[in-house]
Amino acid sequence: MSAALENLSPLARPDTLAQRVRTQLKEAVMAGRFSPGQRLTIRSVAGALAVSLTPAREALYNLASEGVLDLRSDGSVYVPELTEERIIELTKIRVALEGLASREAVQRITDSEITKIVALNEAIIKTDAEQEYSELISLNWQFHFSIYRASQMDHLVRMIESCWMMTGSYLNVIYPKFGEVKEGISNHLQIVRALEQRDGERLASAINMDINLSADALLSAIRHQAPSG
Amino acid sequence: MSAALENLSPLARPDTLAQRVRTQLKEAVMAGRFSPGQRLTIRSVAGALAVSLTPAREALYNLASEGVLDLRSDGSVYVPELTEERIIELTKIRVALEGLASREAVQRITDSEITKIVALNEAIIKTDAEQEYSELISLNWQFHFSIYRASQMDHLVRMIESCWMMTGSYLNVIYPKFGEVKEGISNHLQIVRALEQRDGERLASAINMDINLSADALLSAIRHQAPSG
DNA sequence: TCTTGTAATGTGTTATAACATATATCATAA
DNA sequence: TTATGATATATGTTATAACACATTACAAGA
Repeated sequence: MSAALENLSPLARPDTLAQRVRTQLKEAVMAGRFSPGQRLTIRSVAGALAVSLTPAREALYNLASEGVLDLRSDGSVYVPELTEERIIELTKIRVALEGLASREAVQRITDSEITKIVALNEAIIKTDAEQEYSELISLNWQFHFSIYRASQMDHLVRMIESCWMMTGSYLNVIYPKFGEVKEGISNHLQIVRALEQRDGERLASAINMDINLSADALLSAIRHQAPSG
Repeated sequence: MSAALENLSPLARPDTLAQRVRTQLKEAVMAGRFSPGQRLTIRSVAGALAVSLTPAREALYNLASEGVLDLRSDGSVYVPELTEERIIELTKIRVALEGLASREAVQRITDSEITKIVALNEAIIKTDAEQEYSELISLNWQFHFSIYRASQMDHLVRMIESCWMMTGSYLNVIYPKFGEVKEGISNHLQIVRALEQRDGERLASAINMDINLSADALLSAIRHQAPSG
């Protein structure tokens, strides 16, 4: 066998068109670039991204099955509406799932993983001071999911991701006017502390506070901006 | 306006081919008619059900996104393997989600809904005595989801359905040799009692017992039948 | 003006063909 | 026999066309 071939790594394949469409749509939804209730037809998506119906359709239905988009019984797909009931339900689900992930994570997380999470938190504090909100959202995602992944429960992490994607479309509404960041930072510090002590209950409780804090911000923002019943 | 037309109800539309393929595949998986690890190619499914690639592909990927089937990074779809870790993880998730649904359900469930659930439980006891296991599985599903739907949390119910579908493929392995049915009946009685008292904690606890009972049965069955690992 | 029926358009669904890649088969040469 | 390379087959991906149904636009008639 020829030498030096073990150093080569398998070629990274480009994503399929369907995956790229999915990514585009997801980012657009999560960035709030669509209006709530807007209809997304297969042909309009296909036309906008210059692909055929097949990958557009697959991406739309995939996101619908994850709850990021709404699928009506007649097959048409909509950008979900932001309602109080929806937020309240998702908040309760998140508390249950992320609480479970927390309790499992403390039993399996390694010291080096905790080190990385602490570093992420410091980056969050710095980015928050600089008001780089899109970067802040990304770091916050990494911070939380580094913890959840430590649970080593793949299905659970995937379900939590679904919840985040469902609420994610409204985060951008909140963050620029996020007055409660100081409480958010305090919650994160509690999270880090609970991790270091490997105290599952304290961790779950701190994450519970974090979830409810952002839910409250979301709810008050909705009540002020869109008083349409 | 012509009279007597108000009595007519809208025509029920037949499912799309993709939906029918999905149903067929789901039922086959949940009935254990595929071997774990078996590969399901788009063309083989399309050929077996005499449809084109399009609906077969959509059904396969839809089930994969729900976790009923495994999707590899290269696009191929497999019947998931039954592992202890998988069962343990899903059991923990189910306890969290179905516990939440229980606590919410007692706050919203109506007396007539409880009446129907009691009737379902009596049907279960009768069907169990007659050893009609496929009917038993169906009734058990209705029993539990009548409770969960009372929570009026659509997303939560959908997530619980996903969990049931993921574990459902192995239920048929268990039921015929289900020795612990008496405990199951006892659990169901506790569930009904907690419902009637509208005691969320007792209900969650009873459902927790029920989930762990079937998980234990599943685990012991696996350990005995398939010591390959 | 209002209603009704027809045409045009839009949309989801499905089948088919073509393409690129992966896997398997097999013949040839060492 | 074994290894190599070419061929054939299988498979996922994508584009396109055709179909059925729904909605809209519009014109003809009451």
